[in-house]
Amino acid sequence: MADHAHPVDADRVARAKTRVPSREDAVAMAEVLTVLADPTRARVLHALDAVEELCVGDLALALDASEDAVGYALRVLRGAGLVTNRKQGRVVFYRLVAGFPEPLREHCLRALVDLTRGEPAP
Amino acid sequence: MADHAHPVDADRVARAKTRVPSREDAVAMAEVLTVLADPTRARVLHALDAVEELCVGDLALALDASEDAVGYALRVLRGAGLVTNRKQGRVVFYRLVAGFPEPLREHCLRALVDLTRGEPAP
DNA sequence: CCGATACCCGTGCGGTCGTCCGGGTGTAGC
DNA sequence: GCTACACCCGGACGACCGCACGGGTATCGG
Repeated sequence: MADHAHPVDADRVARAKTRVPSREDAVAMAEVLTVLADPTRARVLHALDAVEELCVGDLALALDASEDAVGYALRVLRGAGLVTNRKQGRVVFYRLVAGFPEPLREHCLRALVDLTRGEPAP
Repeated sequence: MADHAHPVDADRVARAKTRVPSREDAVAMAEVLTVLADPTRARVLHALDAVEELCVGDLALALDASEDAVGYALRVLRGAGLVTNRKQGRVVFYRLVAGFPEPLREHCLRALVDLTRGEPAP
């Protein structure tokens, strides 16, 4: 793969090799992050984190987004196992899954908001 | 946008509206996450987090990836302001930017690895 | 000074993602 | 039963992304 035959710093390369996650793990990680890396999905998660249960229509109202966009976002989130739906009559209520990964809620939702607000990144 | 005229639970909608990040903030957040949501870029960041300085060729060796792929990843990371390059002779060394967001390093890198390992997500 | 090295950059292609549109399913009210 | 409603689903379109390729630049060894 790599073109040059002589590593510049073999020691560091070896050390890095042992600490870098495998490609499969990296792919799995990327899949999780990809789910969060979408404005609609992220806002859906924030809304559900705030009020813990909402139906599709109300969710669209709260986000000021089309019902289709919200529906698709919920489908993806459900596929990733992050939300559950409860059907009451003809209305479907969504909420964060019971064992919603705390690190995600804590950091990737809350902390990341402050991050994007506070640091323009030079 | 929303099709139905009558919110099912107006109170919750109102509460959610105040807590959901604005669309611009959500987009900014998504952009940051999108940078991390790629196997190659994530592994590059991990490698640099481990040994703090590597040239492009050695990085390709450590990740067992093509030099082009690594070069592109570094280009994107540099564009996002997450890595810096130091040119010494004809070799270019990369490292995490000085004020690398600690939340990212702490959680989105380290914690997320454990998360993807430990939970298959039902 | 000349060739090789290490890397950058612009371009193009295949694949994937997000959204919109039409039609369908099941429920509630008359 | 029949209409209206809330939502789901499939396909289709447009946009974007990641990577490979070719050509270019600066540097070192001889």
